[in-house]
Amino acid sequence: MVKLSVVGIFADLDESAITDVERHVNRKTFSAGAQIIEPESDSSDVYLILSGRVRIVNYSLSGREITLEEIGAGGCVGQLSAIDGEPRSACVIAVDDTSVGILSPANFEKVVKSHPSVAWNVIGELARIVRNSTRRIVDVSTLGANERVVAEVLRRARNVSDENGAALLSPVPVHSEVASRVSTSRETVARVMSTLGRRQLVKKADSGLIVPDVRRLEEFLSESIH
Amino acid sequence: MVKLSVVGIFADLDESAITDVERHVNRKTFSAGAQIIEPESDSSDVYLILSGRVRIVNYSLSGREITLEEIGAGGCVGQLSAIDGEPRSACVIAVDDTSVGILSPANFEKVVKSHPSVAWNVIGELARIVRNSTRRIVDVSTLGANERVVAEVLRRARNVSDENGAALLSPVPVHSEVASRVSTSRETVARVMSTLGRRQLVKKADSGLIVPDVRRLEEFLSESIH
DNA sequence: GCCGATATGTGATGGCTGTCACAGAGTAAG
DNA sequence: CTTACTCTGTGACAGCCATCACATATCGGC
Repeated sequence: MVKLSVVGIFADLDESAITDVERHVNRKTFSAGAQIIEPESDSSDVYLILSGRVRIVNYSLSGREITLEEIGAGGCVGQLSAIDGEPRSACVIAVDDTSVGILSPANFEKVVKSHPSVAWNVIGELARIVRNSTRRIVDVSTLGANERVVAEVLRRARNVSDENGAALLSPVPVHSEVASRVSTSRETVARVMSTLGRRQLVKKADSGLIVPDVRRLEEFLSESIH
Repeated sequence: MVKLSVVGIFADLDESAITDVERHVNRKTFSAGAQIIEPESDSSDVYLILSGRVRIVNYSLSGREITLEEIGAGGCVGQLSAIDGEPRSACVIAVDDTSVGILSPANFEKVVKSHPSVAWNVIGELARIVRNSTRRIVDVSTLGANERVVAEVLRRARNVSDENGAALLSPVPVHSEVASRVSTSRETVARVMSTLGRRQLVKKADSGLIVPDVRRLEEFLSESIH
């Protein structure tokens, strides 16, 4: 059984505090593809991701899927409702098989208020989300769809680039997923990927998608913005 | 001199705690239009808005202006950098004459960590920002520019609608400001406003912009989305 | 009440990109 | 090997809207 201390916001708690929290947590597992939180549900529980991976998505009326975030072990989801009591605004689905710890809003509040370090970590986590969101708002307001796709590839490449400035995205990103993360259509992603391939800015291998030179990709992006 | 207790995150502090915080705060005033925080500056101070009004904006390379938020007395800006130490990502300008209290990042952290109520209020404030941001991301990903303008008018009208379902937006919203808040061009806002006027969904008066029937505006929006 | 600055209204146009359509290409299971 | 997937690639096209270019209108200050 995974220990609660893997959860980022509890990182600084000592043994006894952790076991104390543990007492209020219910565990549950979801298999890949399962829905963990459906929107409109009136629960406000906080879900602590102990293992696996989840995705926060929002389906628009027109059926378009918008990926807001993807969170792995150690993260937590569903805080917003626990904090402000408002209804859930998005749904959370398990990408992989996922085990979670569930904390009621009242207990969440109690833990946060009684452990300054937890409060500070929650604040840090929210700050990270705010930064991401505003970056995305700026992106979508200033870049065209094509550029957003390149920017997304670039971001992923930067996260894993080695000392030579090369990067391997593994596994190969699925076009429709990228599309849902940068608010465009699957076809646009396919076309951009084609272009990048033709210009040798990316290369497909069975190990994944190779970005031979992150710097050159940066240049390509900035000159296509003009 | 305005008391620090007007600041939302300090709302639950008692007298002695407030005066304690006061000791670490520097006051400063800015006249309308002045820049309070410029991006790239390496300060990480938190600004407590004691009176007046500020706007958080982001200028893209292409010169487009993106309004991220507008905050009045009692709010605070600049927390993100104080929390995560990253550089500022946007700039803050005074809309009206504004007086602020300035708190260093170290003192901000100390206050948050030593007063659970402050921590909880900061968390609540960040949650509000996250909710707003995700709504905006969804809007911009699913609605067309025209619809976003209508949606913005609708939001403002809802905030001030009376029991008859009418609302008065006063003063009349400036088109270029609306444009900057919904990521579109000033011209598009003008055209949409024209249409709304022609359909009697809004009416201009010198007291402000009148929305005679918020419900009808809602219907108009949902049928134009189709 | 006059003037410069700021805000608004509207046509014309061109580029981007979402959508539809369909043809390959992997891939997993039987 | 075949079948039934899901994932990719690409052409054609039409609609939306940002941009440019003016004409007007309105406002704030002197």
